[in-house]
Amino acid sequence: MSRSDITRRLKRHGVAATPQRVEIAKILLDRPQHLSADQILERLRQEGSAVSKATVYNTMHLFAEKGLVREVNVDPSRTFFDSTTRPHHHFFNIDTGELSDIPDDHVGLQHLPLLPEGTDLDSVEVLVRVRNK
Amino acid sequence: MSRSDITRRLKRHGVAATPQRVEIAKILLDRPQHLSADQILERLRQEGSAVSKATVYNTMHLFAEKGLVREVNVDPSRTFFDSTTRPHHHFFNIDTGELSDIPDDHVGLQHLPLLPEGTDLDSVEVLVRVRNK
DNA sequence: CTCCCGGATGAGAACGGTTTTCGTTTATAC
DNA sequence: GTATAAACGAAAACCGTTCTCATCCGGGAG
Repeated sequence: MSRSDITRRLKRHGVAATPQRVEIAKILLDRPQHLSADQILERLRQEGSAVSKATVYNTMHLFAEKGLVREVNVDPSRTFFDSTTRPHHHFFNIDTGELSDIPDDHVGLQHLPLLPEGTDLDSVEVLVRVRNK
Repeated sequence: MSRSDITRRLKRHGVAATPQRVEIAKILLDRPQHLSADQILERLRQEGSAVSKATVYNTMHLFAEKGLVREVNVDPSRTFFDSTTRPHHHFFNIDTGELSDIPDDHVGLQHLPLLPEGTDLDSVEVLVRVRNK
């Protein structure tokens, strides 16, 4: 994805395309993946970028708010940021800590349960925990 | 649940029934509920108990390992301990932070997805996020 | 082109839930 | 009763995340 594609995409979501945000977006939004803040920071460093930790967190929260990424809370030790924003489900490997998408979206609920009194639906997520053979 | 019922239950799961563990079990295992470590500590204090934070965490990990409780990771800010150990699903109210069981266990998957290469199934969890109307 | 202003950035401190450390206490074995 | 191990707990350490606040930057006004 070219820099100008990214810039356009950020703007379309109401996000000003600063150099740091474009660098982060280039890494995370490039393809379907799940990265923690540290992993993003690590990749930035690999490319010689000096974006700060504070900016990575600020940016991820902004992206999440604007619908460019989703936060995934599966591993209690860290938050993953998911570049796929449409509803989908996950595998979580409890041995490796790896998170991956469940490819076939036929995976759905048989019935949607009756929601608790006074609440509206936000999202439905299926998590399939697996371990190494 | 009486003290001796609890003692018996702990022993059945291979857990030595120390006074502190029995006190914690009395609070959490009494009925289906989801409590954080702080909430357990708070209730202990209400009853005049002086069990330490370290022991609450040690005990919860031991209970989880021995199948007396399940850890639920939904709220990135804290771990909930669930006294219901059979497979079931959850509502999470993103406004209040409350976690509750989905009562009707007809909620299941239409298909179990093909697991990633080299992995075995551990568990399947459905999380329905709701917000206040 | 320059000035101004508000948003963005970043270094480091603060925060808070969880884990670890390690000395003391308690239970168990003999 | 003594030895040995397990459990407990106070406090420090840990670590991912958030906050603070001084500085930087960029776009619009003039």
